[in-house]
Amino acid sequence: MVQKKNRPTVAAKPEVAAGPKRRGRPRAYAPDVAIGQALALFRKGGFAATSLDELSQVTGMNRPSLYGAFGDKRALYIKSYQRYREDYTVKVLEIFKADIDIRERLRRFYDAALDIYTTGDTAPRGCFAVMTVASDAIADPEISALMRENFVELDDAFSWCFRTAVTRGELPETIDIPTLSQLASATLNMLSIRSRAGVPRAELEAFVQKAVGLLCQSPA
Amino acid sequence: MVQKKNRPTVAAKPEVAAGPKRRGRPRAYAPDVAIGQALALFRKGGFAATSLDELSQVTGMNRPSLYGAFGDKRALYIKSYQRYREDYTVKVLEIFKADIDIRERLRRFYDAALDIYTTGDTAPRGCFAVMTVASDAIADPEISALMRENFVELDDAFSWCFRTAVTRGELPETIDIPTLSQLASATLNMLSIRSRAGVPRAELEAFVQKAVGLLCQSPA
DNA sequence: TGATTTTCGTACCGTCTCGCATAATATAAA
DNA sequence: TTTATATTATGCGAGACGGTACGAAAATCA
Repeated sequence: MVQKKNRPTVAAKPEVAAGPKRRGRPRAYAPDVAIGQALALFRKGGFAATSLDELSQVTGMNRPSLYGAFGDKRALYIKSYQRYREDYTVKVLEIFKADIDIRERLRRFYDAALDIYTTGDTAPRGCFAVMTVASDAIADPEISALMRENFVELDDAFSWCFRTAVTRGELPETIDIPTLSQLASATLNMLSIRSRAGVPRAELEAFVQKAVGLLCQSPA
Repeated sequence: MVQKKNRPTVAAKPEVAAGPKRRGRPRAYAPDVAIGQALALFRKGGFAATSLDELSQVTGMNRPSLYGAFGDKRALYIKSYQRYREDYTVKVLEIFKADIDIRERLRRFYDAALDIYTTGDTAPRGCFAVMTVASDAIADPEISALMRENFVELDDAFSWCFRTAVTRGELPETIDIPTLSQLASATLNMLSIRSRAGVPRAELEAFVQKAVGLLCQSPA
């Protein structure tokens, strides 16, 4: 189902953080960088299809180091997810700070999402949370709870957008904020899935343009 | 990540189809039944996390029989997907035949989807197509094309619903059918993901109720 | 310099993976 | 009964899997 023949002989850069002089042999890797590389690999194939050998290769860490630094595969997966979440949270907060109207805000939101979803060295990767839910990893109660949390947070983010729009007088007070927010989340899910399925970004952007118009039209 | 210790000692029922007297030893399984069982297992864990041993157990077929009947794991996966598609197509066509208005039709559509998404011996399974896209299987060009096809077909189904509604005078001719259809597909994706993540069906049904109202309101 | 601490890197364990070779079994046809 | 056919059942094999034991290496500290 997936080729595993490459041997890139990657070597992670040594730690840059000038610190309080750690005692033993210095690490040959930067934990942050390694997590980022692991995340990229997990986003490609998901939990089950990603082997420790591959993770070892892309991070440049050998398996024992990987284990010592992050724990087992599951722990590394969760840490990767947390990194993913932190990364896009930064982008979302940026969009929240901007002084723009609801339509522009939603457009930027979806554009930022498409930036994330369409990255990938070979093909678009979609949303890590959606991938996780759609995998066997969802059988794990802790991971399952994490994912539900993620979706609620997303709904809340959209709710904030719509609420702010009402406050600013851009939308009437009669709008159904919870439903609109979940519909906005649904749109995000759809973008994630279709981008990963190979639908061209331009096509998805065109849809976003029209969908935002529909979501932001005043109710009759 | 997933337990694999059960040994149910399942035995598939022998072929019932009275036919033209096949020549050799009769099959101990019904291919249709076996595919259904394989589908159920694939829907649980996805492609990578589902082993041939497990498939062998749930179908009651030993691995060589499995291989002889359906080909390798990938072929069996594709056949399972086709079965999945046929199963829900039957339900969709039934909803299409009914003489009902757009809101009721969409509600039934989503209810039928939730029936599928929430089935599963231990937990809800979500949508098989979404699972496939979110897995490493999407790297396979044939499977990838199959999935895009699936999404277009879904959009078309919703388009038919909205077009019919306009014809029946339930919605104005000014509505944006393509966008509404994709938004309806997005809602379906969201239901798939959240059901698999463990969000209670009642909660999702409440959302459907309101979402249908929003999708079917006349544009201002 | 020598002791201590931390990490690296090789090599390995037991298990599971997919796929298949081979033989036994059960039916229909001759 | 014999032959041909089609399936079942056992089980092997080469490799990949997640995880770890152990000693070498590289730094600080005394």
